[in-house]
Amino acid sequence: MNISQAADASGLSAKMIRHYEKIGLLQGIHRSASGYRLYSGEDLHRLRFIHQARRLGFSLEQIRELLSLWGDHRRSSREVKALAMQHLEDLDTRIQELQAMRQMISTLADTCHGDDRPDCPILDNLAAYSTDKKTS
Amino acid sequence: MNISQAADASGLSAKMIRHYEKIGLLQGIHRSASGYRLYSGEDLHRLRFIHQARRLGFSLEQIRELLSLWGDHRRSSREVKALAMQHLEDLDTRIQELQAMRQMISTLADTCHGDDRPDCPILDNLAAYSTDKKTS
DNA sequence: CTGAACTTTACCATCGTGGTAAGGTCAAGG
DNA sequence: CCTTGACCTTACCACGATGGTAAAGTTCAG
Repeated sequence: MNISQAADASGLSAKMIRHYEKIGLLQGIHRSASGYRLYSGEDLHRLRFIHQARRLGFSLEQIRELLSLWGDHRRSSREVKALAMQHLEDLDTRIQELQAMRQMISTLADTCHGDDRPDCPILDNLAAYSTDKKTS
Repeated sequence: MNISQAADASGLSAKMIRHYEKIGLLQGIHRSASGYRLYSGEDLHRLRFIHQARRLGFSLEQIRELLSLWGDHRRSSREVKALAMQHLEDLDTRIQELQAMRQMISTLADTCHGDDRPDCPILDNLAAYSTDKKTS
């Protein structure tokens, strides 16, 4: 199976598959006599694993660990869960940061009438906060 | 005022202040005879505006527009609000993506006992999803 | 045999930020 | 006056994940 088929079948792009191999996420990919990469069912399974982990927001470094744990049948589920819990915390942090922004923008937008008049609490607030050290 | 003081007073790093100038976010920054950047109260105000806008998650391109609108006293508040609403939508999209990830990770982690035993639904699911085309 | 559709590698770009290196400047104190 | 340390300057390289492009080789069907 060539890289395009592997890409289609895994949901990843050929570009990224090559990249994952270069950074060592994928190893031992076979080549044809002319140098084309050839993907086995096993390889495809790993590609799909990577795709799914990316969809869940794991970083490539985390995926490297997940793949290693996946391949090690003697590892404890504790290790895997710890990795997942760390990612969960990271997600929560990012979500909270974004929600704080969202809240602020929303409040500001609510107070802006948004018509032809030039006065705008949104800009006023960006400028006002900028002179109030305690809030920055 | 030198760049370090401007950095301290604005909450930005000197590095970023230079960068913002290079990409044209800041213009007309004065220089001393020896080439040091000199910041006026006006400049500082703009720096703080930028800092606050960054804190609210606006991109540098959006900030470029916000600065332009801020400096144009004839612009309508509609324009500003439209920009804010666009950003609000972007935030909502990102929040929802992260929450979907969070939800999935959380569910998977809940079903993983996380002890010395090796079997782990988290990895099983990453691997299982990877063979289920309909969910990817 | 030709042409289209693949593949390969090697670069560059994005976005926002950090780091480093090599050099110039300034102010205080001996 | 000179040194020293703390500043400043520009010009690079790095991250993380992905996209793009270009130049060259390969495969396959007509």
